[in-house]
Amino acid sequence: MSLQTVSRVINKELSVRPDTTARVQEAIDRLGYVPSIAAQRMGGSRSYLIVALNDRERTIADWQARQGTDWIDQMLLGGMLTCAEHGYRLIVELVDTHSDHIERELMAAIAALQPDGVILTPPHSENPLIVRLLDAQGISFARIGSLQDGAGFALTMDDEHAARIATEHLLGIGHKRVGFIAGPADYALSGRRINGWQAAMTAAALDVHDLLAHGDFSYPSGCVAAAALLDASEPPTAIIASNDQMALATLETCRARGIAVPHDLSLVSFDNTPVVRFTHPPLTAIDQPIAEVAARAVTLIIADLAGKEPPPQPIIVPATLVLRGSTAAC
Amino acid sequence: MSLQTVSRVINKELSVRPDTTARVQEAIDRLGYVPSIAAQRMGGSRSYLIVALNDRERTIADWQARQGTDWIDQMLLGGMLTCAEHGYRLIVELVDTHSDHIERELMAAIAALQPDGVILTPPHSENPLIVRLLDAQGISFARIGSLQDGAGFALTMDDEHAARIATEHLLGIGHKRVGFIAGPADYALSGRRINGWQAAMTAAALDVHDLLAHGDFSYPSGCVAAAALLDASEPPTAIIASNDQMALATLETCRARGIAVPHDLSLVSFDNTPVVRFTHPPLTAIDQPIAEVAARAVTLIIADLAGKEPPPQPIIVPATLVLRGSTAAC
DNA sequence: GTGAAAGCGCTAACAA
DNA sequence: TTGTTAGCGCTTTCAC
Repeated sequence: MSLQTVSRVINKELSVRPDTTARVQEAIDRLGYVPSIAAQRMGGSRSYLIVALNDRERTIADWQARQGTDWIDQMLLGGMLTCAEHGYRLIVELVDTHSDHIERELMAAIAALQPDGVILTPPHSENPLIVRLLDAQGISFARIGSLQDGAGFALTMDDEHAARIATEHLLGIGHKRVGFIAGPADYALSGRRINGWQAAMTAAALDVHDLLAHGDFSYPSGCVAAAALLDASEPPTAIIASNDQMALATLETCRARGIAVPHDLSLVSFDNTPVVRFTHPPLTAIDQPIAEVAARAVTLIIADLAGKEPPPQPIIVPATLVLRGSTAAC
Repeated sequence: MSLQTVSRVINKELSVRPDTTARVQEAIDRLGYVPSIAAQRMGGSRSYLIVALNDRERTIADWQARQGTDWIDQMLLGGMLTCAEHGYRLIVELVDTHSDHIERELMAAIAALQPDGVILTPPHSENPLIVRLLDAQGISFARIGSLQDGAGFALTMDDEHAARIATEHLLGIGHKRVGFIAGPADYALSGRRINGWQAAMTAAALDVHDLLAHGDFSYPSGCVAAAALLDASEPPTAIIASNDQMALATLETCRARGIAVPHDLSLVSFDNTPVVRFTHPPLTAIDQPIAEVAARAVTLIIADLAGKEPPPQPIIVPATLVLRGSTAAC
């Protein structure tokens, strides 16, 4: 029984007689043998590593702020567990979005780790430099939060739809002036959320004049944006914020001004991170199925590695609206 | 200029003439060359991988519950960034504490990844099976939340001290009957926190009869424990809960019974996860410097790998008390 | 101070 | 179906 036969059993090749497989497998189990992924990789096989690429600056800021943003946790929940089911491992890597050496950083990570796949998260998902590089390297990768087709698998939580259902919920309970606080322009999803809101407003024959403000996902920017909306000559009776921090900022701005939520103003948040259940009132929010999307991304990559045909794209895992106490009839 | 010289430069060996080093380095930078860690590992060098071992069940439960527990995030913040500074990578691994094949699981992870170091977190930190195995494998490892000496580096946030200062704070503002909700017995820190509370009470010549209840860190267990304390013939005027979920449960139990916090009952929490700032009132809490401890753990492991002398242990990074609105004079 | 040779644990390609 | 050979990209050891 040669070394090679063992290798074949481990790699589940079909060209081994069942009884040989059984004997080898028995020995493997008995000895608790597990192949070294470094050696497997060296032998020209997989590295069994998938890299999850996240924005360094924002991720670190979220961790330090300790505001309960659980994007990474949800990615790990969906991504890591799915990886484990297939004998893969997920490694979190942080790269600077705005650095002019993204290519360097990414190439370094790829050269060092030689991952079999990469998962891109916003705002990297539609970064042409990154997409081109990964494509050129022949690495299979998934783009979370992207609708563009092209190289890599596009997965989306359908931000436009999410913004639309949030808006429609508000319109449905009688609001006519629904304000919207957008996210930063370097996130493609920011534009899509604006579109969804605008589409719903337009479909209801409502004007959006003076109802759009821009933030950068930070709390302070949310304060500024909320103030801008509330200071308008004809202020909104409801506001949708593109993420929880800006929603929290809006809530606080209202509190400071004596505007009661939801009595005087309804508020809908995006992301549904843990804190929004603990505010007063708890916030109605768009819930992003991050774990599910990450799991799907891993599944797609592993299937691709196995030579399977990719499914039609983009893969859509729709966000849902969670109703809580921050919205009420106008 | 041979391949070997390049290897020497990469590994910062001293036996290379400065100008040769410079020439090689220049070429490396120009080409953006980065060595493959798989090949480095195969060559008999490091893997540049450090594994952070966490309890599977609890970690997944926390992720799914979406209650803002940011233990893993803080570990990544401290551990991953410190790793990155030294060219290492941190890989999160989940293993079942109560499984009878912990050894198998751990050995499999070690065989597959061949990490240079391992970071143990509660409740693994003092698991004799794991400690013995790691020691036998000659892997350098750190035990977070452990006071025992023995193999591996012990790091602690001094749970006893933390419980003591929490208790003393309450005693200092006039409380005499300070109840304590302990964590599960398989966490060594649970006992230490009890000790700290008891020590402070005893030092103040106060009785602890009927003032101790036990939970398992879960919300429901916190409800039961809080109820038990409040139902006592002589109920406490202040309660310290061993983690945030049990503190939240206590808060809710009080609310349901019409007990005003902090007017009728003062409440102190352990962990200081994000949600405790958003409750009403926000909770006074013991803050665990997890990021700092994780960073120290990584530093210790990497120094050990470099052959440096280990510092005296346990390494103590004290937790601190953050005052908020849930505590008031008796 | 630098180069050459051997080998790490595995797999792909080929031979039997 | 199984075994053999070569080589992945590095680092170690030893020679120069």
